[in-house]
Amino acid sequence: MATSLAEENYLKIIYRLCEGTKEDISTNSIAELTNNKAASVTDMLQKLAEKGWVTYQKYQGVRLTKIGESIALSIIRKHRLWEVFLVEKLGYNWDEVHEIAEQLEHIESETLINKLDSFLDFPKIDPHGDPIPNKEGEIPELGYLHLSEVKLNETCTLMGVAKDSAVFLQLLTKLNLSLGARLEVVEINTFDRSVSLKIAEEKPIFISHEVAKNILVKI
Amino acid sequence: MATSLAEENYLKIIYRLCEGTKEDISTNSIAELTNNKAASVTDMLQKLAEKGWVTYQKYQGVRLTKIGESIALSIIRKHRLWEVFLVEKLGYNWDEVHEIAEQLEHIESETLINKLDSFLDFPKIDPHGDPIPNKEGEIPELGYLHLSEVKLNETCTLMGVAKDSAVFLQLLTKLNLSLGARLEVVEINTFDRSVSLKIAEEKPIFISHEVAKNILVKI
DNA sequence: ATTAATTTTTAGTCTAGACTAAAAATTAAT
DNA sequence: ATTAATTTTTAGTCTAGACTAAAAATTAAT
Repeated sequence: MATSLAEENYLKIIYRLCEGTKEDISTNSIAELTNNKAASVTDMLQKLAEKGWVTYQKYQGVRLTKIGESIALSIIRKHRLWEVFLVEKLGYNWDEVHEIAEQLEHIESETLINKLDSFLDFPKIDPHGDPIPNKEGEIPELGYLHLSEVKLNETCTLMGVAKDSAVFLQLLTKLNLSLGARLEVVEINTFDRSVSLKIAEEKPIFISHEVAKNILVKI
Repeated sequence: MATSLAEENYLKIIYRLCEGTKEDISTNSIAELTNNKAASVTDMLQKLAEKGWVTYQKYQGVRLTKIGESIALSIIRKHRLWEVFLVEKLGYNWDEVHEIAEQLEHIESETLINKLDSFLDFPKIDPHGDPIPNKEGEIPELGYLHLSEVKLNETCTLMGVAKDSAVFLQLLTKLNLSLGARLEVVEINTFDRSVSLKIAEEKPIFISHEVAKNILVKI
């Protein structure tokens, strides 16, 4: 069944909210991310339920069905592959590609995305370290930790980010934090959980808990 | 001013109809190419005139303004550059790319299309031999003739096609007619204006006037 | 120069996907 | 256990862009 642009955006956002929780998703949380009003969301949820892409109980929240999830994953696959293309082939920076990929992810052609995948040499992660689902919608499990969970004096490698916003990515770039960087946690302040880091053997830099939470690392 | 998808498709089609005629364009001819009814076209023409992209006089037809033309040319530029990408980089055949490019041509990003242009090494023509407008909307004048205009016993080179439909392109492929082929007109039948051609030194092939009209050549 | 045929426009309708305001249900607070 | 606060849904509206049927204008035919 064909999916409209609006439907695809809802499914994508519901998927994002479902990740990391077993709870059903609230109307308001969807409204916030789609920048729509709650009433509009209710409307759309009823349509999506009708089409069999979500299970929805009035007042009780929403979940993706198997089919809904596979549609969401195919959009995420397209989004992330296009991001790789934009960075690897066209020379964009990692903070510049999100908005363009938001458009490209809706291009509809099975062959196109598979040819693109092959052209890019079947990448496993996008420029932000996020895993790229394969044709079957399977996501490689990467087992990353949030930098905020790393213990004092431990060393880890920066593998990805949990947030794609341009301002956040530009901050990381300014701090010289890029994929692959070796990080040593040299201080954790109990007061605000802010963190001091050594990158390679440079002098320490200082980041807030908020930033540390959005950095993904491997020990 | 922002352009909707529907508006872009109208402007593109009006541009195509304006080419090759000094006359104003009729509502019906637009309706035919957009696959809409005449009444819907009238509606849209009034909106486009309102925005200053066409000049429109009730019952008297329509023309693009300078601004309308530059919007149309930027869409055509995007369409043709994406076609080059699909064929050169992803390995599509020339008869497979039209529909996908119809989607990609609406992606909105000035930087994207210029980076793509550079990635493709600033191609001058698309896979069908059509010229690619530059950033300023200028189209290189190629001065091609229709094969149907070539005189008996003259030899020419196949430079492009005047029609992108998959069935037409597949026919050419089957006849071994591809860009760059050397063609000699060995017979023109006065009855139906059908043409016999020698490709290189092979034995002659036979094509209808309809086909000859849609093949572009250089003497 | 009328009349007939054709083309184009107007008037009114429909659908997707948004909205606001008010009603209904759920959850939190006493 | 009620009441208050919050969340969600319903009812009704709006806009873009399509449609049909009928009216108006233009063009073609006698």
